[in-house]
Amino acid sequence: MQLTLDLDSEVPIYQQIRDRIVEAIADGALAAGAALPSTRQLGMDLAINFHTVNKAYDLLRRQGFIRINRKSGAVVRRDRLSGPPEAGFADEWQSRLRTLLAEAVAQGLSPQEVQQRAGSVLESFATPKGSMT
Amino acid sequence: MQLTLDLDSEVPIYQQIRDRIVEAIADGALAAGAALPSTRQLGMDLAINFHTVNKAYDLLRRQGFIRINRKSGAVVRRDRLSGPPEAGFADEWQSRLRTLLAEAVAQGLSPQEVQQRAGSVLESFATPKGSMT
DNA sequence: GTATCTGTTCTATTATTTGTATAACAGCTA
DNA sequence: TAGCTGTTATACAAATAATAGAACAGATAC
Repeated sequence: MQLTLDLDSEVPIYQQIRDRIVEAIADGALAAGAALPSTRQLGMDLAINFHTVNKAYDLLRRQGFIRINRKSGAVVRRDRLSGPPEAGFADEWQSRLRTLLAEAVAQGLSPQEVQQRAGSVLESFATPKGSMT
Repeated sequence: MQLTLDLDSEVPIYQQIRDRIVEAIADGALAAGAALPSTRQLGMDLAINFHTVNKAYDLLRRQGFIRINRKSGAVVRRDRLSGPPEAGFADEWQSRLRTLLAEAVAQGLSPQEVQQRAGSVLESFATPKGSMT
């Protein structure tokens, strides 16, 4: 679970943890069913408070990325990468996509380069990564 | 300057203003050189404090989207949509793009659909909109 | 000139968020 | 039994978000 975060970033730590784990899921580094470290363990590894990790996990759970049981701990949901997304997700997501793409276009990136970069990222998700069972 | 914001959103008001204006620039609704309303005027229209609008404008200025003079007020930069983006922008932007695309893929959207939605958004930017001179 | 609008800056207050900290309880497991 | 775990509760300091009032200076309109 090599997970790097930037303590000087304006992005909250719990948000960074969430983002890195979501990327690891899309990546294939965290396969469906894979177990996440315990909040106390990950807090130790990252040298941060375990409540901050707990907040990130709770966010991932509320957004449907993981399941948390008292037994098995935090586990990547099995019915995610296969089935369709939650209702209403796609629309809300696309509006955020619109904002992000607008930023690049308004900064002078050509639509062609934007599309190419998006394709490059998606390609990096498609190529399977080493999973951590 | 029809600009809708959601006061119940978790996204700060000043950030929403920034986002909507960036989208209007990418959109073509705000052409290069176009003048933005004064902070007091926009604050009146949106029924919010003008300091909040000022914060949004200051953010747009620091990110290079607009120029602010005491004479002409806030104006969309002319040397943006033509020239290349600021140094180091593309890399930082792509890492944010990676996070956003990962979210969609991890939620179950196929890479094909993601790419199609990105294309759809970029297409909406390409088709010229009515500008507000 | 006077009045008005503007950007800019300063201070202040309230509410919320962020991160840390300590403690406790209950369930599982070696 | 002992240890690890998820979970919940409370507390605190720091930063952020939004509002508010006031003041100054430059530009514009009458």
